[in-house]
Amino acid sequence: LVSWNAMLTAYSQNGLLSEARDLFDSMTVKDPVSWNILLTAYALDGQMEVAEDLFERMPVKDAATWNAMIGAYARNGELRKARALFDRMTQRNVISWTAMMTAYAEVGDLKEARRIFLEMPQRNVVSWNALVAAYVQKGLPDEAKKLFDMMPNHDVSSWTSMVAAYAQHGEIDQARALFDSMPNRNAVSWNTMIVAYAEDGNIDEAKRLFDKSPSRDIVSWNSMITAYASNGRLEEAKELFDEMERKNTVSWNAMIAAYSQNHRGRDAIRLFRTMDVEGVRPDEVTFAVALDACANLHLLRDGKIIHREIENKRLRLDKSLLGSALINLYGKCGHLENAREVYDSLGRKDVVALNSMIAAYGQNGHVDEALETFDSKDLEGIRPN
RNA sequence: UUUCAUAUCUAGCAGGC
Repeated sequence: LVSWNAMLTAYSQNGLLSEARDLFDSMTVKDPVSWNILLTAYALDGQMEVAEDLFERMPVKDAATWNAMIGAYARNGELRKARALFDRMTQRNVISWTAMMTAYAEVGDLKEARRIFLEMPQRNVVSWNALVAAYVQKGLPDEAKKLFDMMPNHDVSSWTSMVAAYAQHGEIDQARALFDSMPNRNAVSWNTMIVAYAEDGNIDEAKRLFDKSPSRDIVSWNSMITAYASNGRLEEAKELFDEMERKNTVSWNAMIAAYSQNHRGRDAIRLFRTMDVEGVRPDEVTFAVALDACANLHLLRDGKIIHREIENKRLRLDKSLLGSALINLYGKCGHLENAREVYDSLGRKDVVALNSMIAAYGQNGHVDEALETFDSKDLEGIRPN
């Protein structure tokens, strides 16, 4: 049974949800762990209804089951549901408390998150990290640092997230000082610092760290490609891309985006087309980047071909960026009927799709339709941003 | 083998500078 569960985990963690489901259904003996694995996989995939259904149908629930559900609600900002489960739970442990605290942090209620933290019977380094993160998320890096200093134990994540917090608030020197004082660093720590310099415009220092890093991984390479590209240093980006011995889909996406953002849409499409040849699997982002390249250059024909490929692959347009990428493409190309058709085909529209549609009308001088679309927001239940 | 936090790479609209 443990091996079966291990297989289930492997499928789930590699995004092979339907394979996981088939395996689960074929299992004659299941324990709560099997159920928990599948429940979590659905929750992380955003299929909360399925996760809830599994939760209800489980013959035996353990603490991990409850925690998984609370955590899923927390991540989705469903505070009330998280709280309801938490209150019903009899076997609460430090994980439940931390998940509950995150639920409050997620909806921006720092006071309550803090109260939960003080109330919890025990805390571990994860609970502390979660609280620090809540302060960082609220834009309070100095408060976060005070907590960081009060923590009884730090792990690499605690250190690295503090470095990232400073960097995100433009305090690059603080970030570096903290980075230099870390007792040990992993690949994420190094990459965090590399990206911090890159986003600060100090590409050469980023490259120095990249060269010096003992834990250079694919993310480091991808980060440097983006760093060069966003500073217009396309040739250096391409050199790194070609030098990479192992690339992943993100590497390709980054390089395609690099071309697109530097007004080399045709090269972007050309690179996109070589992915097939090299046997790399495009993902949603790949298509979105390619569509963006088409939109910027008004390459309607290429865009339509990609649109067809997306439909053939049965990629979902809603609940993803592809719908709005297509609306944007058609809008920029002046094909409002196509844009509208995509928009209408979206089951659930989000604020970005709505904005894309408004922009499409606006860019083509159709003010009335733009306003009309804006007014439909209430009907669609969208809060404008 | 499963549950909580956390930190690093690519992507869509709008807005700001």
